[in-house]
Amino acid sequence: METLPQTANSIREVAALAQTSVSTVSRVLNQSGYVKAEVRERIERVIAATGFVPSAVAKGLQRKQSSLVGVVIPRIDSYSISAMMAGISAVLEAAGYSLLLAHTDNQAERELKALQLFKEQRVNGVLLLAAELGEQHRQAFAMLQRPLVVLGQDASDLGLSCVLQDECAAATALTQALLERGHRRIGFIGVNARDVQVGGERKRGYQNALAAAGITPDDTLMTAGGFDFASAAQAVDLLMALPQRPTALLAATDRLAIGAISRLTELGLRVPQDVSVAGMGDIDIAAMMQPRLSTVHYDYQASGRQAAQLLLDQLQQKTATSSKLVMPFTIKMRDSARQLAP
Amino acid sequence: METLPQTANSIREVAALAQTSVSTVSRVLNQSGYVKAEVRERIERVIAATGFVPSAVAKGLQRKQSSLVGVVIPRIDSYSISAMMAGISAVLEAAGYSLLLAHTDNQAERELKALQLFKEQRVNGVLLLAAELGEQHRQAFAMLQRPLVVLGQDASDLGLSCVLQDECAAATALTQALLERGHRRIGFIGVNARDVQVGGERKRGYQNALAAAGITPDDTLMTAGGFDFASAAQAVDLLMALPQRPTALLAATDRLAIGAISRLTELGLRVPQDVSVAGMGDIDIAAMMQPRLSTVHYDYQASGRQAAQLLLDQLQQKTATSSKLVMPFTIKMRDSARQLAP
DNA sequence: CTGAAAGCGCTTACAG
DNA sequence: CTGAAAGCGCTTACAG
Repeated sequence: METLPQTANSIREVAALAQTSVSTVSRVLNQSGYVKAEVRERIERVIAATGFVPSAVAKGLQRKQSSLVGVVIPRIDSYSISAMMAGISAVLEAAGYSLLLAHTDNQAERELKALQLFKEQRVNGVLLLAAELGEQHRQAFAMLQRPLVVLGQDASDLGLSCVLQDECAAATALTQALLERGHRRIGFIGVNARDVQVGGERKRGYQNALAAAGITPDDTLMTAGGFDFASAAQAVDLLMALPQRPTALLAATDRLAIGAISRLTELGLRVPQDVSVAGMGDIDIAAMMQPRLSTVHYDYQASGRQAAQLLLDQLQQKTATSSKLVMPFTIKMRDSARQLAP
Repeated sequence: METLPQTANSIREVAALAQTSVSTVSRVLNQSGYVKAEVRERIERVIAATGFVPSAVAKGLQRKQSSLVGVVIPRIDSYSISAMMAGISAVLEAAGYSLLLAHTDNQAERELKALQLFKEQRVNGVLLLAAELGEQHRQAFAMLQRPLVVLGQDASDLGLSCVLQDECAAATALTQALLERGHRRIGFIGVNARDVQVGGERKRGYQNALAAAGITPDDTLMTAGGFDFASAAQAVDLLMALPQRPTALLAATDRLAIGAISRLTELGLRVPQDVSVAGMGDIDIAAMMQPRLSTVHYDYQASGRQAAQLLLDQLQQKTATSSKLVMPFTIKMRDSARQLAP
């Protein structure tokens, strides 16, 4: 006849209930070493009855293995970032890691604090989805002393593994597609270049395409602002007030393109009849909008998976060298950009 | 003359370097108790020189306080969920908690595993963004033994705190707005009712409005499917093939509404001239689309903040009773729904 | 096959 | 104001 215990909060209590030692309980919990079937059963019965769940905290302290990966994101409510997160979590959770999430709201200061927190929590590795990379980051990385993979920015010069999009080439290809459709005056709605990839590289790609086509660059045709709809509207107002209006607009992101189309519509201009518009990123509704948005497609989820895999490789010591992975892209010309009449 | 130590991995090493005891180092680290200024300075110098970061793992083991909150989400790449996450993380991080994230991809099985993992990690509380709540959940909640707040579903009958939208009233109000514009045959593009809030309540609200207007319900006018664009297209095909076509379509989500508009356009039908369309949720680009989408606005970020606050209250024992918070909504009639000619 | 013991890196009474 | 000691809940050689 057995008494039914309500709960057990430690391996020691389980051992007492099962009339054995903590070592043996630990063995059945970890399936390591041999345990007589009879004893094993007794222990398992106690665990089932008490609903005992071993402490990963104590285990981590001993093994110096937290099974935690820290992920730093500038903001969560962004299409590209949540898509990357989906890829990251799929790979990491499948590998037995849990995600510690830090949201920095684009403040470098909070980014550094997050890294500190991660170190306190003794995470095994860190994934940084970065919008900008500065000198402060270099210092923070040095003190981290853990495998780190950067997603979205080029960190190879810091000796770090990173995964990024082929921004410059993509922007070039997209601009060329516009040029092929007869557009010569193409406005560029960009973002601040402190974000090297989105702000810098996308603009560089646009400029390269123009240069290759023998078009002299016109600075009045290029704006730089934020990622919000208001910035897009402002850019449109600026570009459309130009004495020589652009016939096409290339926005650095799909959101900016959507904001631009909205503003153009308010101004009484039709897309694509009066102005062609293209974005970058191919957010899920880009193909569903009216007009369907021309853009460049990135596989953000795959990028997240790759970054997570790179981190796993480092965690499992499979690789010592840091690698830079540049993801491919696909141009999607849809209805928002049209062929200009000759 | 001092030697410069490279690194310190424990309070004990710091103590040795500063020629004092671990207790004293612990005191300066936690700013608890008095420490002679001279000794404090010595310790602080060692910490700065070694870049020592105390282990939250060891601290947590002792204090039985992990400063971790587990967040379970069905999927990350959804507008409403990432908006809620933004609110959650703002409140929780400000309160000194870190977020442990588990992504379940809508699989109940993974949801339960996540809860188990959270318990292993000894999280202080859990936030569950739920799409469905079943019998398995009830059991998992029982074994959790920690404060838990449910976001997005009604869990008050389980004795749990929850935050949800006023789905039924919102759907009623939106349907009424359509009725006021002269629409009598309104198609409903719904989702599976296992999701009580989005699948059940939104449909119930729609039906209530019709009943109040004295319109006999027509089952052929109501579809139920997934959240994806394909489901929306299918629903449109079905509804537009009806002998008596609806003049307006109410979709349970903005995404479905966008998918519906896309399909209607493919079929050569104009929105809103031929068919009016409304969605629910007011995703960020709803007001930017062409036509601007009529919908109901929820403050998802505020919902996340509220849920986090409710959890904090429980963590700080401020409240013992569980509460059910129903968030307000705003109807946004824009261009995608028009007044029917009399 | 099993148990006693040391130790992971902290905190916290308790003496002094 | 400071230090020795016990203990948080595990794991892991080491004996037996």
